[in-house]
Amino acid sequence: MALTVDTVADTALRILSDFGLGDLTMRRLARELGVQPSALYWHVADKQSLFVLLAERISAEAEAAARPAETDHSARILTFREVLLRYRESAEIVILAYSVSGAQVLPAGLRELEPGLREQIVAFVLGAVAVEQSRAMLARAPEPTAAQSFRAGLDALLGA
Amino acid sequence: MALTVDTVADTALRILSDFGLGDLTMRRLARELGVQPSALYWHVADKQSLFVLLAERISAEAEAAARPAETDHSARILTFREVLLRYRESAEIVILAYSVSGAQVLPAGLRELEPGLREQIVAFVLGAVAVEQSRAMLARAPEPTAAQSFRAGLDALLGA
DNA sequence: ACCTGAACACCGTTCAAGT
DNA sequence: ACCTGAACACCGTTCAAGT
Repeated sequence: MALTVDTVADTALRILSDFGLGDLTMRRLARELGVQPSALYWHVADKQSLFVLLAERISAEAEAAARPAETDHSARILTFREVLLRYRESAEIVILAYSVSGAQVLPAGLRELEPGLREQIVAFVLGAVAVEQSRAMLARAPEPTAAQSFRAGLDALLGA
Repeated sequence: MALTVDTVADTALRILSDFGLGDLTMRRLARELGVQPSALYWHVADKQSLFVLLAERISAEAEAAARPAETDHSARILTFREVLLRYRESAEIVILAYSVSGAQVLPAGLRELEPGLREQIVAFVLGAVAVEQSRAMLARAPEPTAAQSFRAGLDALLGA
């Protein structure tokens, strides 16, 4: 059956979480889908717009993972961080996608924030995750205090 | 005269600031230096270790730019942000280098901070600059409020 | 509408061999 | 010690042509 943009994005996300950004190439993606690389360009304009799709999916997952009981922003942001940490190098992708498309690539909990504060929180979350993921990629031991440090910074930014 | 690791790094930094990360390839770097690409590998182990050198130079520049009168951390961090903004995509490079080498790639003003707070500040600074630089790369208008928003977030983190 | 085949203009890295 | 030359195993993207 014919490829769809959804199967392309699903497969891309799987490569990302299993092998990382270095292995997420258009050629590799095509191979896993059993088509020629050029076939992908009928479904997505280029690699960058594929990244935007991936960022949207990751955000959607963060939204789905947020328990409805979580009424405060703090809990939702912590969930967003955890979902990001599931996908290697997702921070880099979301940075790009956020720059391209703005708040729409963020989970609802972050979209609602007043713009100035949102910008601060986005910088902090993506920066923190980017550093953590970069360390993980290099097979360096993760900072054991990363989660606590994140919480503390988040509280400071939220004025808690 | 023979190449040195310093001329390699200088030229790399010039390519980075003038043309961006996409143009900073080992082949292009070699071309500008008038040597074969393979010659570079006598001076640097690989591209990643070149990035660490670049991050160290950028931090050194931030240190040099900090006026000695600036006794508070806040002013030094603002200077670091400004120096980072001078080099396209420098945030990505410093994220990688900080993950590899830790605090030694940071300007002195940041190195002195107590580790938990330092980690928060680094995440915030690099995340904020990464988003700004990503927007600039896409030729999207910079957020006019970026500097104020950064200041506000920084004050919150520093408990000011 | 959807995909193939072939091409274009590139990459990072290694390593024998030269000087 | 420092560099060349040639190769290896890749990239993203375009576009005529096929079905």
